[in-house]
Amino acid sequence: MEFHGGGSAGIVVSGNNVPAFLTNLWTLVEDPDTDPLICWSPNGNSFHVFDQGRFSKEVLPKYFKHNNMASFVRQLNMYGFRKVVHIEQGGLVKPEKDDTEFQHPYFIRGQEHLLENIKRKVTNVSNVKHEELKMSSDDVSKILTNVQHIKGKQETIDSKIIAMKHENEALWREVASLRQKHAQQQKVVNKLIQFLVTLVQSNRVLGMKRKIPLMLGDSSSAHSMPKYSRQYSLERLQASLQASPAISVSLPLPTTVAG
Amino acid sequence: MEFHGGGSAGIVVSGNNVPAFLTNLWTLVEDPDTDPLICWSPNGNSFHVFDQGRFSKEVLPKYFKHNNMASFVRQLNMYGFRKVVHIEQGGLVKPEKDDTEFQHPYFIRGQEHLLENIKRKVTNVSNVKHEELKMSSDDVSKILTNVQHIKGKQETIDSKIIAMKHENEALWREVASLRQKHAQQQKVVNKLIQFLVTLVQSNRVLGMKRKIPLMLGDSSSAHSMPKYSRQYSLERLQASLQASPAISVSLPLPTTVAG
DNA sequence: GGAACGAACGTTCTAGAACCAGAG
DNA sequence: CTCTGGTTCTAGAACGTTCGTTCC
Repeated sequence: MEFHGGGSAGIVVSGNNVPAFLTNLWTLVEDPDTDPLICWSPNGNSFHVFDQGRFSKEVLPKYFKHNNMASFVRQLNMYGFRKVVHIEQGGLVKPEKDDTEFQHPYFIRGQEHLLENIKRKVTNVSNVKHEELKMSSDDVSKILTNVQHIKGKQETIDSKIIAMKHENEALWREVASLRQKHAQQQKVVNKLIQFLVTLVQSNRVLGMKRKIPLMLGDSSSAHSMPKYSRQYSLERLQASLQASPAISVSLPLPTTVAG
Repeated sequence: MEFHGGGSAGIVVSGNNVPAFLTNLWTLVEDPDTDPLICWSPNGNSFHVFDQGRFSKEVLPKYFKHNNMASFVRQLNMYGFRKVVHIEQGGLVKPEKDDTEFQHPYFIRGQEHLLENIKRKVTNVSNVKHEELKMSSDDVSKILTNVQHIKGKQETIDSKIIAMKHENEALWREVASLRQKHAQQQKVVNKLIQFLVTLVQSNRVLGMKRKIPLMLGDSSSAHSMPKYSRQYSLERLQASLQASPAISVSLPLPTTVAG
């Protein structure tokens, strides 16, 4: 901590991030030899440049690699300096006075350590920013087109969903109807069987001992129901019919779809 | 057609769209009195400015409302003039030569009528362009967010569609199964009736004249099938069973949904 | 005639962009 | 080589000025 930046002369060590332009500018403004062309303003908050022609030709080359006032001003702006605009006082000020004043909040006479706070404006990696902006303005329409396309797909899908929903509802109704019919059929079958049993019992009571064949295998349905194509006893038939499983297929609950 | 723009002096009438800057510049370059500070290049395709300090202080105020070289250059650029860059020939050219050269394809010595083709670059009505660009870059994120949102909805809808598709397939399978069971049941019923008919005919053949009651109305199913709770003749039963309608509910075709 | 308005041009200050140069 | 700062030319942006048009 030997160099704590207190002095205005000597080497600045700690955080020597100050670019050459700022140190050169500071030296330039401080130098008494150049005061006729560039010097601090009386209050030390800004500096003046007199006679840009002489300044650019005589002073700038000593501190920079050019002799153009425009380049000097460009650098000042790059570092955040602003030109101090003077109000024209009519004819009170002689119009030939070539006086330009620049100012920066951290460029103060006697406060050289503040130079560290002056930052060069970052060039937005021209390619990136420009291309991004160009892409933005150029591709906004593309994005919107894509969004429109997606919306169209959404609508198509919506109609498909509605169709499927209706189909689903019809299917559920069909399933319910079929189940009901199946139950009714089953009851009819049961009653038929019960009637048959009663009939057979009545025949037995009447002394009929003759065995009655079950002629379930006629020619019209032999090919479609081969397992019933043989002759069965009445008891076997009854057992076979009642053993038919109840309709209970596992089904998901009806899906709810927003219309 | 008295004034056909051929002369280099006098009033230009037809299409006097040439801004003051261009006519002033032309006069300035043509004027022999200012040749030491501004003049045509030897081939007449460009002009030179020597000693910017003297030029800006002595010449510019005579033709414009300022004495700043920067403003003059800005106007040149606004009208499409380009600076002609000179290749530095090492020490062969004296470095102190203050020589600036500008060129425009329609600023040619002796071709004053071409000035009409020099157009000032339009200022993009700063507000509009800037706001549009800002809107673009600001709203791109919004659009992208919306797109993401839509994508999320798409995925949700996709899963719903898949669920509905599976449900639909299960329903179709169920319907097919139920129809098959119904058909089988119907065949069974038909065969039972056929058997009954055969049985009754056998009984008749055997001389049994006693009328056999149809006891289809037992206590266990009387409440669920009231229309069968009375006694029917065998013929009536058969007709009733065969009159049960075939399962033919109008259903849409299975919906095809992309997975 | 003249007041109000708008469009194009003019002036000024600042920033963009391309290119260069030197340090790490 | 890459990265940061420097130099140069051009453009952006804000504001002023001029001039023609319109409406009273």
